[in-house]
Amino acid sequence: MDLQTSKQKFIDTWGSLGSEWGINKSVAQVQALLLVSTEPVSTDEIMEALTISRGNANMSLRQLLDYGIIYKKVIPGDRKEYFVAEKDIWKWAVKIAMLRKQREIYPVMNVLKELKEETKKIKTADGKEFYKTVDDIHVFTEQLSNLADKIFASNRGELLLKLLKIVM
Amino acid sequence: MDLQTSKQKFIDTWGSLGSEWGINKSVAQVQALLLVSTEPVSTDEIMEALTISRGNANMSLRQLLDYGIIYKKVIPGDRKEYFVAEKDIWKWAVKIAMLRKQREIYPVMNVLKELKEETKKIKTADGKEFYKTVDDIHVFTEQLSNLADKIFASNRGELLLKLLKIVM
DNA sequence: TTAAACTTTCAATAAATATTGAAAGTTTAG
DNA sequence: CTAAACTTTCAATATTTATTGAAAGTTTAA
Repeated sequence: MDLQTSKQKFIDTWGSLGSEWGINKSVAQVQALLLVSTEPVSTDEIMEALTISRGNANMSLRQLLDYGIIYKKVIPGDRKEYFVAEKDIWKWAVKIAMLRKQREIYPVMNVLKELKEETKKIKTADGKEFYKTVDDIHVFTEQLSNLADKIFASNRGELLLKLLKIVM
Repeated sequence: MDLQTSKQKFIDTWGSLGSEWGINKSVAQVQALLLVSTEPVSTDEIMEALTISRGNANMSLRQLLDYGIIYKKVIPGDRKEYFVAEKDIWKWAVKIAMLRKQREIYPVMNVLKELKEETKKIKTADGKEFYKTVDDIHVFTEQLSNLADKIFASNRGELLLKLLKIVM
């Protein structure tokens, strides 16, 4: 199998994984393409490599820029915009995780908090049980969230390894 | 706000969160409904509470049973099947995490391994760079996967707290 | 048996989500 | 300026994914 085919396999796999986890397939594929490109890539090259439209390419790029996991790259004497991926996996994994936590988990945790306040004073067995269920989930989520913050606040993976040693 | 309304809010929130993370909305809502129900719930009651069809209710229930995060409950003298949720959040969170890891992450890790083998011997700069990119992701994924295994292998959250203390 | 009670299946349909592509907008070189 | 080069937007369309509901299948009580 030649390198080009391997790269394509990587892009496809990455796209499928994204889909399964609620990340748009094109967005994941564009990131994958940039990850395996040695040179900065233009919108037109992306369109051709992934056979997607200009609109799709543009929107995917904007989302990745918004995530902060790809960068614009100016090539002197060329008016086109070029893009490169953040290659440090630790950096982009942290960014994606934090952003999703912020955008998707945090609002849910807030609802859980609200629900606890709303039902705190209910004295029925049913009400108490509901409070407990919500509280359990809230506490659990907060613990995981804190753990994620701590792990990701540390630089690179040394901490991860340290943790592994402790746990094993 | 009354308890019923709070429960509904919980169910809706849970459904949205599920959608964002690639879990079918109905499936998430059925779990939420069972989580906030004091008594075992029948298919007909689920259909009515969530205004979903029999087919949808049945499929959602099967998936949750398959996940192992809800149980069938026989009520003596009644031919209907009733269902209850696993209320221990630690247990069901672990099951979902492990299942998704197994079904979605593991195959990707295998592709990464394959890609490494396929490109190991390529001597070009481009080939070496691709190998490194894939290897980085593979190694990172394996570390996270191991950490997750270790955390989830421990009972309940004590370990989580222990880790937090070490890290803080 | 058998018929009522209940569960499962799955083709048809609806709903949600992603993608296109052409028009509008913007920037820059001359 | 202004026209070419490039980027962005977004209504229309296509694709994917979820849901329905009625028919088929299964179980059980009598």
